[in-house]
Amino acid sequence: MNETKGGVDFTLEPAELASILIGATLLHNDVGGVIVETEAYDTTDPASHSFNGMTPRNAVMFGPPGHAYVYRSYGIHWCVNVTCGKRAGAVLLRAIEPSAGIEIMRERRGLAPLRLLCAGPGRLCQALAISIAHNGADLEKPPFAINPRETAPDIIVGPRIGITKAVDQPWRFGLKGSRFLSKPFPRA
DNA sequence: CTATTGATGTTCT
DNA sequence: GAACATCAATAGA
Repeated sequence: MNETKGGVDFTLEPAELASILIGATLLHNDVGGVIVETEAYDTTDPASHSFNGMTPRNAVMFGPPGHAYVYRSYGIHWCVNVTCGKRAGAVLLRAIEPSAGIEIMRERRGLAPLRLLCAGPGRLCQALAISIAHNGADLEKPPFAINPRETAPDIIVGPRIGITKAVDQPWRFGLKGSRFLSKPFPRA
């Protein structure tokens, strides 16, 4: 509704928010860029961390929308979600197109080529210095900011990556033609 | 380009 | 003890 004044409506359900976030700008301490890839995780989705109810790890998902749910992936990486919807929904941020603080991100990522700076949930968190310390943080307040897109881009949809349940659900969203995706989308 | 595999630590059963 | 919303390096086409 009121998509005025630099606000994204985080009460939208995950699939809708995931689509709307494509083209929005994510910043952490003025470092970041344009979101080009997301995935939706609904509370009714067996692949969602919230599917089996609240645990210490996923408690943030059951809190207010618009906050960061950060978890450790494969023991090595961080992944960040935006909580959303009426109950325990989330949108996984998978890739951004670097536009602000590129030199800082390049140092954090160890001289990675521009195209791979933020192409993937683990890489994105490393480049933006997001960690468990930010779990539960309000993404609408400093040091974070999410600015809505101004015009709707062409969006491509496909199955999600790296999951073993509900693998056929088309809940991965990407900016069509972007060179900064974590993986190509199947042909459309 | 695709496919495969090892590294790594936390969470949950 | 098993599973895991990943990455980087490697080999091959």
